[in-house]
Amino acid sequence: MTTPAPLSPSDFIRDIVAADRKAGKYGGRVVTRFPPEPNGHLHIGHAKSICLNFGIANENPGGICHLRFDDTNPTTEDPEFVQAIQEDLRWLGFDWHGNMFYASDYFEQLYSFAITLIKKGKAYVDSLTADHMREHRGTLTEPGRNSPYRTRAVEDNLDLFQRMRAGEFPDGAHVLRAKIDMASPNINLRDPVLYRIRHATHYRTGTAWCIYPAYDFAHPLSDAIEGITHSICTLEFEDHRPLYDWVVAEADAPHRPQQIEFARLNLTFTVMSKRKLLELVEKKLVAGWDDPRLPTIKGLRRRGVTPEAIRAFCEHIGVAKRDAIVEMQLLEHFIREDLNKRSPRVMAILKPLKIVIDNYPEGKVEELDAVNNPEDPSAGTRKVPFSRTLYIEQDDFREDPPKQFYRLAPGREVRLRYAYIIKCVSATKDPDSGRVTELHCTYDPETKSGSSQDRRKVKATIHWVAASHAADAEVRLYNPLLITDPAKIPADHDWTLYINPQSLERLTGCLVEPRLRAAQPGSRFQFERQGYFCVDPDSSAQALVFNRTVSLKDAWAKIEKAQQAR
RNA sequence: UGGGGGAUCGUCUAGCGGUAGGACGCCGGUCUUUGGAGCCGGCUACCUAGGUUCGAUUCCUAGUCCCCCAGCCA
Repeated sequence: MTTPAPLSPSDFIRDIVAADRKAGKYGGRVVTRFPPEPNGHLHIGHAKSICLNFGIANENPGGICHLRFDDTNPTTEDPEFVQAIQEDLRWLGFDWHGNMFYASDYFEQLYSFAITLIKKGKAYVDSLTADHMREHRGTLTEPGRNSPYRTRAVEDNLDLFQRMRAGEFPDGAHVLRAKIDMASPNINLRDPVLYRIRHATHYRTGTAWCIYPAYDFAHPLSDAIEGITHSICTLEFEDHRPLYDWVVAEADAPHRPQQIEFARLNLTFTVMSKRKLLELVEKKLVAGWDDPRLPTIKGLRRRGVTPEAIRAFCEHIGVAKRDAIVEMQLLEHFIREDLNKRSPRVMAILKPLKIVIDNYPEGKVEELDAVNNPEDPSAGTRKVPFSRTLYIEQDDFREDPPKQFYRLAPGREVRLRYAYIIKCVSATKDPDSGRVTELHCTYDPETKSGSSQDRRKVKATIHWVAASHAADAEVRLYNPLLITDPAKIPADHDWTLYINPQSLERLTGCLVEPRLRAAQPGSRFQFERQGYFCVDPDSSAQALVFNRTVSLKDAWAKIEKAQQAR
């Protein structure tokens, strides 16, 4: 029932993989990898990469996808993230089948590869300061200049590199560099740094090392060590590919993986960079990594988004090489599509307006039958209490109804969902503010929902809750995090100024169906006519808290907006 | 003005010499005890200019625009 329609995605990467298998490249094996650095939490952009890498592995017989922590920078990494990343991956529904690795496990092998390079005269120890090295690098249009240390003898390089490892030098005193071409038009090939000295404690290797391999060295060789066949990464690494190939070839690696690049995911009205997400969390502009406004996996999860929806989204956005910004509405579409099928319906009043059914007996309570999910008959029905005093949504009444407004207004009739047709007789107003505080209505006993005499039709059906039985709740509404697309923010502006001040709206005094008192954190519902909501972890039986995952599509809002535009 | 990439509906994305398809969105309609969902229909696209060809989004040439690269980050 909740299994999404089987998809057979196709894209240029899968085409390459298929062609390679057909050609017998790598003996027909397919080994991919997802290589997060444990310095932050996963977000939906990672999910795209995860779905791609695990997806390709799953689609090919014998294919596997490794989880590898790319932990080569001791100053930014934390075991907390190693745990969190695994959790998020499992929650998303992916399994690495025990193939979990750490680049830090390869430090010794990586060191040997470096020795190989030095012995071949393909790497040297440079003693230029970082500033001087930058000066020697040249610019985009001018070639770089060789470092005076570039011609050091192999023996000297070997000796120095061993002493770097032994901890004889302070941070920054020396680096190991590849000896490629300082005049290369590709700046990545101008003798890139392979190892740097960092007297720092690594979360896994402790103080065993004080030199750490750089990405351009560690990544290709880690791939080679693991027998990765297709090393899929994002576009910004495209001009690192010649270096990737150089490292694997010159280090005499036992296996040569191929790097393939694709465009990362961008979404409108939110931020996706690790740096910006970290900034939001650190500056406390959001409540934490799991703030439901964030596109992090933890945020989406807390908001009530399902892994199925995320996967369906990732499979539908496709994989290509052009930069793209996907509209948030597309994500919302897949969230609604999934939630529509699985969410029990329930009635909840966000902004209550009291109504009294004058001709309904005082003290009487009827238990009415309500359908739990029209999309899923097996979800059955439930009883909802009905009584003389009810609450409806403030938005469902207009004293002076505009054109096309079918809901309640003085003299107008409307159906109460699963109950009776009522007619608004009068509205009581606060004499000072002029605000409507209470409605008096009458009901037609002949129109009880489901009864045989019930033949009348009215234009609208609204939801309600019985005053005597409703549970009090807090409801958190989420709106776009940014007031614009991230791409439209000028580079010289402080992007945090573009955060939507209304990104979080907390509503208290909301009234929900009594059965919701027993709802467990994480459980999801559709509040009829409003949207999909889930129980927040902050919630308790005494103080219910719901998060709006996504609203239902609202045809009236659209009409009203169009009317106002006129 | 170096190098590497990329340009197809508003947004993603297919197309691989035979005359543009899908999804979201949008606009209508239908249905409806959720103005939800469903169902039906419609809308809008090949960056430009030349060339090759019976025929070009696909090939060639020349442009234009966008993205990435000058960390001892990844």
